[in-house]
Parts: sequence; structure tokens; C-alpha cells
Amino acid sequence: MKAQKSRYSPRKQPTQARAIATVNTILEAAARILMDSGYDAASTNAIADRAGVSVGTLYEYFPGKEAIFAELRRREGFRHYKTLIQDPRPTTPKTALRHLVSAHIEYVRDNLPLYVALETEVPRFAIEDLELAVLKDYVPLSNAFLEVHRHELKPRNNIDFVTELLMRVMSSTVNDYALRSPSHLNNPELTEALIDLIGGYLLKD
Amino acid sequence: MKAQKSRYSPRKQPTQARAIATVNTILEAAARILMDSGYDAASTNAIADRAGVSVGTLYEYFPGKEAIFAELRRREGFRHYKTLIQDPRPTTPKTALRHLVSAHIEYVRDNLPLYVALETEVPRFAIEDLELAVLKDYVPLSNAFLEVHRHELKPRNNIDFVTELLMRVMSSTVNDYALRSPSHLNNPELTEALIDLIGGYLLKD
DNA sequence: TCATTATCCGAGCGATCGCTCACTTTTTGT
DNA sequence: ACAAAAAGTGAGCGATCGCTCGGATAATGA
Repeated sequence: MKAQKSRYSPRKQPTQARAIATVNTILEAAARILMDSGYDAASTNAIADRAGVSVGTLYEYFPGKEAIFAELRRREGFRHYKTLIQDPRPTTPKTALRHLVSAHIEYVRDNLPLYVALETEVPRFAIEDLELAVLKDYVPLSNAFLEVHRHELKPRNNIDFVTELLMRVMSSTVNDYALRSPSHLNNPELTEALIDLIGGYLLKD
Repeated sequence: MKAQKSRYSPRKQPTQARAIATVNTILEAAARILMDSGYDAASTNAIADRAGVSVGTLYEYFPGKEAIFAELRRREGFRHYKTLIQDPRPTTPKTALRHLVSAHIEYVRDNLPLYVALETEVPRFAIEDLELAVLKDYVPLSNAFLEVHRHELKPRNNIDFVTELLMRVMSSTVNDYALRSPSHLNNPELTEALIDLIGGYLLKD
């Protein structure tokens, strides 16, 4: 059986190079209008105009408006995820934690307008895919790593629960700063405080 | 000068009892449709129908659709805030922290559908008022309390920064669970873990 | 009582939206 | 070279939206 076709998956796969370029252009136009004027202003006609293609072309590759932003979110989520896992051989839990926190904050800071727009403007349709990719891929990865360094951790009865909690603490707190006090993302104190907070709960002194 | 008239403030103040009831009915209808069918489905016509009044009446008291949900959010935010501060004389920082975390989780859990709908469905217009009320009222309140119990805290150079950070850690983490894993809100482990996490960072052992 | 004010009504306007479809142009494969 | 497939076009349809306005009804207060 072929890959499950989500309600938000592309209508047709572009094969020629120019078609792939068209899809990218459409997504870039959608991102631009989203950041500049919000989700409501990002009508399919407006996106097509901005991309320099006709609405008809847009509907060749996307079954609807929601699919455009679902794809945009999927691509950004993957970019984000990649920055988190490209840690050259984590050595100790402490350094792994430091890399995770600073890489996460760095991604959000460096992509702030789009990150904020996706979080605040776009309705929450079809985020399950992305959630699964991050929580079901990354959490087990972390768990395996922590398992190896069990002797450096404070003893907890439920490692799965703790890993997931601390993951959420980090991402949702940074998310909160991004939406409400974005300037704090440049404050090194924030990174250090999060490392101390999470490390203090997770690691032996 | 009269109170600053926000873009989302009511068009006219209801004076008679039946008019006040009408406004409440409209807000309740808006909340119901929002929870059942989302923000887009909550058109002004739909809200008026559901409330059993005409659109004309709706526009007597609200300058537009956004104002309805701004008011709804304002009222819910105030209800939430009140549950946090009604602590009968907090004694120690530890008990105050326990009360804060459990009261917060309790409110979110007991109002989950509306809380989630407001967070995920309603665009983020005019939330500044609410932010100010909570962050500018509650944070100083906590700071004053912590100042008194300074000797029980781990020494930090920036108490304002720490208070705000821990506040955001708690609220945004609970928010994350509410949106993505609401069943965990019933897990007492979550409350205990958050208290340990924040207490461990803030308080001496 | 009765003028004044507050409240409520709802048909319908103008604008915009997501989207279709009959069609043309470009690329591909042989 | 040339038929088939892929890519691109854009006028315009049907639906819905937020909102107005002229007028009816109910409460108030002197």
C-alpha cells in the first residue's frame, strides 16, 4: 500500500524541475504574506499573485489553502528538528543538554518572524504528523542516551515521563518567550537558566 | 479623561438588566460555538442565532466579531487570575508554590474545552490588556512575597528575571499539556514534578 | 400619562473567499 | 518530428462573511 494520503497532502507530485520550483515559489509567497499580513490575508488568490502564478497552478499541487500551510509547517518542522540532532557525538548529559537548549533557542531566534507567524496565525490543523516526528523520534533518542548515562542522573522511577516533561518545559517556555518577549531570546541568561533548571532536576550534582 | 477606549471595547454600555443578560447570552453563545465548531464557524450571524437575538442587537454592544472574543478572553482571564490569588495567607514559599501550581492546573483542567479553544482557535488580537493584568499584577506580588522569604531561597542576582521565568515555565508547560496531552493534567505526578522542578531551582534544600 | 431613551429586530448590501474548469503552452519520450 | 503528458492560465461561480440601517417595541422618568 502506498503512503497514507493525508487530507493535506499535495494533490499531484511535481516531476519536472520547473514544477518543483513553482511549488517552492508558492510556499515562499505563502510564508511572506503570512509574516507580513497574517493568515486571513493569505488568500489563495493573494498567494498565487505573489508567487507570480495563477490560482489554477496553485490548485494543481495543493488541494486547498490549508494544505499549503500544512506543508510549510512540515518543512519548517523538519528544518528545526535537523538542527537539534546534528550534535557531533554528545559526550556527557550536561553537554548534550546544553547543545539541545542552545540549538533550540538559536533556531527560534534565527527564524523568529516565520516561527511566530506559524504559531499564532495558522490554525492548528494537521499538526499530528509533525508532533509524531518530533516526539516519537526525539524522545526515544534522548531516552536511549540517558539510559547509558543512568549513573549520572538523579534516580527517577519514570524516565519516559521525565524526558517528555523536560522536553515540553524547554520548548514551551522558549515558545512563550518567542511570542511574548522575543528580545529575551538574545539574553544568554535565559539559556543558562534553562540549562540549570532542567539540569538541576535531571542530573546529580 | 475616561478609560482608554480600546479598539475592542464594547460599543455601548448596557444599562438595563435585560441588556446585561443579552450581552451575557451573546458571550455564552460565542463560547459554545467556538468550542463546538471553531472560530471560523462562529460568525456573527451564527452567534446571534444561537443566542436568540438578532445581529443588529449584537452590534449594539460589540463593534465587531473580534470584540466579542476579546471580551470573552478578558472575562476568562480574570476568572483564572482570581483562582490564583485566593490563597489564604501563604506561609512558606514551598506551600505558596504548591498552591500556585495546583490552582493553575486545576483551572485549566476544569475549563479545558474553552481554554483550549481560546488558545488554539482565536487569533491573538488584543491580548496585551490581559498580559498586563497578569504579569504586571502577579509577578510583583510574588516578588514581594519572595523578598520576605529571601533567606529560604537559593541566592540569585536577578530575582525579577527568575520570577518571570518560572512563571512562564509553569504556565507554558501546563498550556502545552492542555493542548497536546490533556489527559496528563489529571496525573498528580505532573503537579509534583512541576513543584519539584521549580522548587529545586528556586529554594534552598 | 406620554415623551424620551434604551433595546431589539432582520432583510439584505458589498466585498471577499476558496475553488473549478475549459483551455493554452511547454516538456518529454520515441 | 510529433503525439502524449505535464504544467500553467484566469475569468468567474456559488457561498458566506461582517456589518448597516430604518424602523418596531419596551422600559424609564418626570
